[in-house]
Amino acid sequence: MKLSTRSRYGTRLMIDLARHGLDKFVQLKDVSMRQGISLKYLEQIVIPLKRAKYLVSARGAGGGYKLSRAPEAIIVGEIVALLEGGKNITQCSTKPQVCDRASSCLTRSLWIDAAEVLFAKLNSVTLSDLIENKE
Amino acid sequence: MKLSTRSRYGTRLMIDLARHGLDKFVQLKDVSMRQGISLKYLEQIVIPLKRAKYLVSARGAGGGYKLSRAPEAIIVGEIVALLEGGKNITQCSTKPQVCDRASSCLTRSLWIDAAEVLFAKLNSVTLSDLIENKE
DNA sequence: AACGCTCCTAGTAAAGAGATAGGGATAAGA
DNA sequence: TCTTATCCCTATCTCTTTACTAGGAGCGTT
Repeated sequence: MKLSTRSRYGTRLMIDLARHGLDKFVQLKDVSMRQGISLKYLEQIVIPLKRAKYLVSARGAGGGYKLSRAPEAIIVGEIVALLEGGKNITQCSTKPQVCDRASSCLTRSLWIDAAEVLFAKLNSVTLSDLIENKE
Repeated sequence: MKLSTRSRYGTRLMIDLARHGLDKFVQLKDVSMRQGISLKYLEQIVIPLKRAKYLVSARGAGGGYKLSRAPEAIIVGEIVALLEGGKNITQCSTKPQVCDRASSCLTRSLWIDAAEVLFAKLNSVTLSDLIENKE
């Protein structure tokens, strides 16, 4: 039950852009150096974030990435859900068919509720909250 | 960020014992058949539960396992924490030394707080709550 | 035209998850 | 006392996922 590096690095990437690229495009190379995360790995993590429109890119020399909106308007829980691949902590939450006991399972709804409070917490925090260090 | 089968099967094992073995010892073989979990796998999962004194065993023919106390007194969150190996969702929560940025990390305390609300939820539920289907 | 950056597709090594396998210790019952 | 049923312990094994690394094509600025 551990958070993957993808969502942790992705959150740090977003914070980095919020701090250094509100007005201009920031190169992943610079994020890589500042955050100590390999450039090639960052390039992969950035793809879903771009597709989901959390950030915009510019190609070519002088290009890079920046947030698509204000840090106040970016919910950390959504970044995590995007990079973790969902808001559940068990497969059976959204796909009951993976377990033929799902319908009578006494534990399933607890796993669903637990995931809900977890993401409720993460959804209560924005990028700017993290930067200002107030959750 | 998925719960392992160990903690999910472990919780189902505990529920099974609560339902069938309040007064007598129940054989893992029977739990295995009822729950559809391999006997050999159950034997592994049961070890930490026994060591942590959540259940007691009897060896030899007619032996088996039963809960060490009433289902009302067994917190699901503790079972999960035991079988998941802790109450954190990141390594850096309890071992900041795994990341040399931990001291200045803007995200670390959020991962800690998120794990806390998650386990607060799991800790609010007992085995008997699950059986009576009221969380 | 050259350079710097994003973008796309593979590949790969290590770790962890999820078991399976074999056999020893112990105790009840015939 | 012998047999059988059960817990108990250690080892192994396969599969998937994670966490990267690698190479190069596309695009746009200078």
